[in-house]
Amino acid sequence: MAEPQTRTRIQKKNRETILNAALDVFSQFGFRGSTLDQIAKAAGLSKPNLLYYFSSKEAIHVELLSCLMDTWLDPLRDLDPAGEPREEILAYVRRKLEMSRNFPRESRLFANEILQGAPRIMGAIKGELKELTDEKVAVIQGWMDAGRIAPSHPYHLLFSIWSLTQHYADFDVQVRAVLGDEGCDPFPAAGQYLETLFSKLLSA
Amino acid sequence: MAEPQTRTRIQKKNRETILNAALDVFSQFGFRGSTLDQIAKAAGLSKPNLLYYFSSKEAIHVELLSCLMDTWLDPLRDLDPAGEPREEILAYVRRKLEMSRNFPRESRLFANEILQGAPRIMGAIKGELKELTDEKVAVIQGWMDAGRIAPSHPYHLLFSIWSLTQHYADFDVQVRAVLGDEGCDPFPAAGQYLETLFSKLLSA
DNA sequence: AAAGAGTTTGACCAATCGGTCAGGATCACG
DNA sequence: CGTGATCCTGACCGATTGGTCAAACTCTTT
Repeated sequence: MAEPQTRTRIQKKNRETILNAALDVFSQFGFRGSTLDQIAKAAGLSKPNLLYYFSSKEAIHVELLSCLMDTWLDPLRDLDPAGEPREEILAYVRRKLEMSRNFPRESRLFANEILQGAPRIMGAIKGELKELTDEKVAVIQGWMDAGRIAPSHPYHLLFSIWSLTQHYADFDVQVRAVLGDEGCDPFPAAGQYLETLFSKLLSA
Repeated sequence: MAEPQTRTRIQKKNRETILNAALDVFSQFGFRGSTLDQIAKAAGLSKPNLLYYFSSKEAIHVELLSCLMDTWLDPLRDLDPAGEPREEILAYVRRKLEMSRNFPRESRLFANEILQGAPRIMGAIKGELKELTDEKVAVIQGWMDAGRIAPSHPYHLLFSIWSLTQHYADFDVQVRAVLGDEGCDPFPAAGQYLETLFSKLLSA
């Protein structure tokens, strides 16, 4: 978690290289399906060298997840209680979709972990994630009670935003296969569709 | 694929036992993260005995996937071009959500395979799945052109139905953790929310 | 009850797994 | 330049991996 240790130039570079390679591998095969040799090869380093920078395979995975959880929640943190409700929620959808486009590996890493029952991240789920969600749900519920947006189940509203946006990262292969060669980049159309969908939901 | 061979009573029973155990394991850990020993233990059989009924670990996985793809597409097949558009689509959403509730392991098996790039199922994705999707998209597009439901991107409409319904199977752990102990069963509220969401989307 | 097909298993295999270690290579710094 | 800290690697370890095989067991059929 908190390691304010002084790091050499080489340490910084190699730790980054390793984490980047590990993200490639873990996000595709999950924790148990990934091997240190795979990560080492992807990083262009020897296996013992990996273990010089990280104490174990699990340590790499944990480091990735704890880094991820922070930035993953940023778009929701930015939901402003003082803002215009409809636009705040639509902007949140846009930010989340942008995350899926720019950080698909992070999204898949998270999906893999949840699919496996979240053994290494359940603490953060029941902690940070739940607290932030509860807080923002209260805000949205307030907006609904005040009649500023149409009433619906605020928790499931957030679930649906997570689900729909992350789908374009996690199921990217399927989306592109179904759309065929025409739909080279599914994200513009996805953005329009989600805009329409949530726009209608939030209107009276 | 096609094995119309005659099967002994014992063969039928044991193949079923193995496939059921393998579904448990594969759906949680993915193909590479699962081991024959795990499956054997879950099935209550010895490892060599597994390989008496299936030629390899991959053969078990392929069998599961090909069986899955069939039933997985049934809800979409039942979408009736002659039916009332709005009700047809809402009924499809209900059927898919019911699938997530009743067959979460199958949903997770599928999600795991897609997350890994669909190496063993890409054929069915670009084949059966794409063909059926194209066909039903044409039906929905027809409904939209005729002004019977509000226009939106029909492909992304289907993607959103897949994403939202399967989310309650694939991310079940997260959903329950966020909802806390109160929300023992998230599905009733999910059903209501999705009904509202798509009802509004399809209305003018 | 005999026989043959069908079923099950313990012992085993080469390959790979996560991880260790001694020692050599390279670096920063006086 | 020298020297100590840092960095890197080949060889290796026990455990586990997917898979094989001959022998033994059980069931069905006559």
